Amino acid sequence: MSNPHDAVPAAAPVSEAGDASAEEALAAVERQLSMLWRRARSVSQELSRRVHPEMEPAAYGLLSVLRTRGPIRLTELASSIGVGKPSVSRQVAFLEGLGLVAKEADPLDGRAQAISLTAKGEEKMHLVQDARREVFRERLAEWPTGELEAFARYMAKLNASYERDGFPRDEVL
Amino acid sequence: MSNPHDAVPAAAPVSEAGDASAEEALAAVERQLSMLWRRARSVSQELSRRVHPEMEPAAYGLLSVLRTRGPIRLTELASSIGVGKPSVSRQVAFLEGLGLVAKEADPLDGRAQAISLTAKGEEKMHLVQDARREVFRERLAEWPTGELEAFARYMAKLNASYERDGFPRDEVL
DNA sequence: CGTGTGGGTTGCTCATAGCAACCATTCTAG
DNA sequence: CTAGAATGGTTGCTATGAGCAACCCACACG
Repeated sequence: MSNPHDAVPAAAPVSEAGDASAEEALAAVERQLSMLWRRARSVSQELSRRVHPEMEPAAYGLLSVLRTRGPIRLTELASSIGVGKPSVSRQVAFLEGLGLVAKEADPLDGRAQAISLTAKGEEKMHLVQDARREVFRERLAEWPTGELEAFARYMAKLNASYERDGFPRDEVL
Repeated sequence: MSNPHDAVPAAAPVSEAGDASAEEALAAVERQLSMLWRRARSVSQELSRRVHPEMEPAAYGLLSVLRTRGPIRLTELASSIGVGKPSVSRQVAFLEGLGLVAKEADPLDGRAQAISLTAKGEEKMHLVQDARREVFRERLAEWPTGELEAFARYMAKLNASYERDGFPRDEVL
C-alpha cells in the first residue's frame, strides 16, 4: 500500500488542511475501503452459511440490531441498518419463517408492530457470532489489542459520520 | 461503542490471548465492520451514480486497479479485487462497450489478453475519483491526517490477511 | 499429434436492494 | 362524524453483482 497513482495534488489545494499527505491519506482510506467492501461481501456470505445455511448474510446485521436494541418497529429497524423498508420487510418475513424473530402487533398503534428476537434467534446469534469471531480471530489473531481497539474506533467514527449527515436516522449502538 | 451484549466472557476462555479486552476489541471490530459494510453499499452506489449514471459501482474498483497496475490480464485483475473471473469478465466487457477499457491480445500468449484503461477511462476516473474524494472529504474532513493514515493501514492489513489465507480462489496479487 | 492445463466467456441462478404502488390504520379537519 | 392526509408495512417488478459449472480456445508437453 503505497501506490502513487491518484493521490497527486491534482485536486488542487483543499480548503482546510490542503496538505498533500492529507490528500494521500484520504485517498488511501478510500482505496482500502473499497477493497474491503468487496472482500467483506464474500467473506460474510461464506461465513453466515457456515453456521446456518439459510442464514442469509444480510440477516446478520438485522438480528444484531434487534438484539442490541430490543423490540423495535420495522421502519426504525430499516433505518438502523441503513436500508429501505421493503428489504427489511422481506428479510423479517423470512426470518420469521425460520422462527428467529417475531412480529408482535403494537396495541397502541394498529399499523405498527414490534419486531423482536425469539429465544431461538438469540441462540442462533450466539452460534453465528461465535463463528464470526472465530473467523475474525483467524485473521486478527496477531493484532495487538490496542490496534484492534483503534481500528474499531475509527470505523465507529466513520459509521457515525454517515449517520450524522448521510442518513436520516438515529443512533446505532 | 461499549455495549455489554456479546462481548461477555460467554465465549469461554480463548486459547491464545484469552484476554477479556482482546475479546471485546475483536467483537467491536466485527460489529463495526458489519455496520460499515452495509453503509458502504448504499453510499458507494449513490456515489458512483452521481458522477456517471452508467458507471456501475462495481466498475470503480476495477478501474482503480487497472489504473494502478497498468495492463494486466483478466484473471489477475479478478483476484486483485477479490472476485471471480466471470464477474470481471462481464464487467470488463461492459466497460469495453463504454470505451473505458481496452482488451489487447497478448502476443506471447494467445489466450491471454492485457486489459488496460483507455484515455477516456482515465478521464472518467479522474472525475469519479474527485467526486468520491469529495464525498469522503465531507466525512473525513476533521480527521487528523495521522488517524486517516492509521485507519488506511489497518484496513490494508485486514485486506492483506484475507488475501493470505482466506481465499480458496487463486493467488491474489 | 493427442491430451492436459489454464485463460476467458457464457448460461443459469441466487441474494439483495430500490422504487412504486398498494392496503390498513391512525390522525386531522371541517 | 366522516372525508382525506399521513404513517406503518407489504408486495410486484426490476436491476446489480456474484458464484458455479460448463464450455471454447490456445499453449505446452510427451
